Amino acid sequence: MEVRTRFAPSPTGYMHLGNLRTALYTYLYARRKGGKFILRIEDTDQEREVPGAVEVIYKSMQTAGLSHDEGPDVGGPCGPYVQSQRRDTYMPYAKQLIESGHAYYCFCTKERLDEAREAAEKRGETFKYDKHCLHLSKEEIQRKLDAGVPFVIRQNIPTEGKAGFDDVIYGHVEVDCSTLDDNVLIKADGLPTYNFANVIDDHLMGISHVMRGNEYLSSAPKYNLLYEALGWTPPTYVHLTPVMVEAPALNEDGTPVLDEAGNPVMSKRKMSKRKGDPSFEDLLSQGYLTEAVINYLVLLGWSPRGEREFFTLKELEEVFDLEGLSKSPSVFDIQKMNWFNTEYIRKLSPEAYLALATPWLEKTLDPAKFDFKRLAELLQGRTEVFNQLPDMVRFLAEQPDFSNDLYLNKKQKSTPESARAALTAALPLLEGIGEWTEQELHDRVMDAIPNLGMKNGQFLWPLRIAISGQSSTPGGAFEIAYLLGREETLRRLKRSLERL
RNA sequence: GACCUCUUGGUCAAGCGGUUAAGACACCGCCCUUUCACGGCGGUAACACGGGUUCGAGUCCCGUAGAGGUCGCCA
Repeated sequence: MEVRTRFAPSPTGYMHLGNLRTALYTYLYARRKGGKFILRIEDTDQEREVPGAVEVIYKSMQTAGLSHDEGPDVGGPCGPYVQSQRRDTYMPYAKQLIESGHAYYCFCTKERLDEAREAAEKRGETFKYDKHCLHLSKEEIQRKLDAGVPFVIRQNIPTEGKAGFDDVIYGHVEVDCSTLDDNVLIKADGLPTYNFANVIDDHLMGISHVMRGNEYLSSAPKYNLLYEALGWTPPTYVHLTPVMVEAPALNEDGTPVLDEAGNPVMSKRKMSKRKGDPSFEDLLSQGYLTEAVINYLVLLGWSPRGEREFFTLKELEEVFDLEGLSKSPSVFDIQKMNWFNTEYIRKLSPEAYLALATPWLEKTLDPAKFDFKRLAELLQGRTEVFNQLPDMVRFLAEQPDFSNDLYLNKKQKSTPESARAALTAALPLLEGIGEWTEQELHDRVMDAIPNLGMKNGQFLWPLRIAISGQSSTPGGAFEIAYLLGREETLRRLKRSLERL
């Protein structure tokens, strides 16, 4: 049987990382099996419509390289692929279910339901619809329908017996029907709920493997009941674990929970854009590379069962499988994400790196005054995330104030006193350099150091401090001196010497 | 609270009845070195707990605990 998978987001205006990972797995499985990957937009909640949100989905998928074979924008044999444009397809199935007794009209008002819910809560019970409208007579129903009383259609769950389904990751899952609620299938506005639409559309679109977040694990038995009632074969289910994040636990008023020692208590929760966790778009705009995000994400909840951890999307299409999928939630670790990003940045060609780095460098440096090309060469091996660049090069634009303690370095045998000697000797030496290149700086200085009776570190360490003002810089004394230029280097050197 | 699910180092994870329980990130140390980084070498660190089954259990079963999910005319 042909593998057909689908990614079915609801348009929220951003792609969160859990969703992106679901899309990735869904895409990869279809590709691996030579099947079809379908994009379907689940926008049956009219109240939550976000303008432009569908475009965000297209754009994110395209950026990530997850091309779909069928979807609203590319068409296909099972369209339309936007649920709000399919509103007429659902009702006939709902009516069929009413005929067969698997569903029924419900005219209960929101007020009645809210009251019942509240009452249940007061009793400490779980609210379950009481099937009040199931017992309406045919005549009564017709009368209300004719009178235009608003209605919904509910699934009629058996009061006893068991309902279950099989999941690739979790195996067989089964629950007592008595614990299940009679969900709304068709809303008062005539549109289906997710609970209904997913079943109808997945079947009509010939979806073979339903891969989705495991927040649907508890409702999946109900969906299987629907498949049975309609006489359809359920798809293969693959419920994916959520992507978690570790963050300070919050009290109800939003303040952090503290332990006895007054330290914030950490806890894990699902990653959520609304709680400030980054979306895919956020990561990209911070200077993460798409390939790095994809590579990190695919390994967060899936293992290739080998030592290898670098994969391109193409390579993943060859090796991805369902067996490597994890059963337990995984915590998004920004440190490992950064490591992947660092590695991918290193693999960039110097030209590509320069192009990506330039806008970030321009935030603090005037491109007319600095050799960006050389700077980029020095920076490429030390860039974790591009947004760190402006701070890393700020010292070139303006020397920071620094303490003379920086001259103290045991390993280099440098002290403020030895630094004074080194810098005093350095000044005329640098002033005498004709051609201000790294090579020339290097040769002239290295020649001179032994004659001064100094170790390399004794001379070079203070020189770099004197002209940079920082203990750590992207490059050594010669590189920094070259980047700053003769005039600025000498100016900084004199000034630092005066302050020593 | 009820129901469902999960549980190997700080994090991602391999393991699918017999292993000195991989590997990666992070952390620490040493080496290299004109800083930082890179690189090389080494190190700390885990089967939640209690019962079974078995010659033998991280691997199977049952409890307990902890964590996550669901309980909407949201998806």
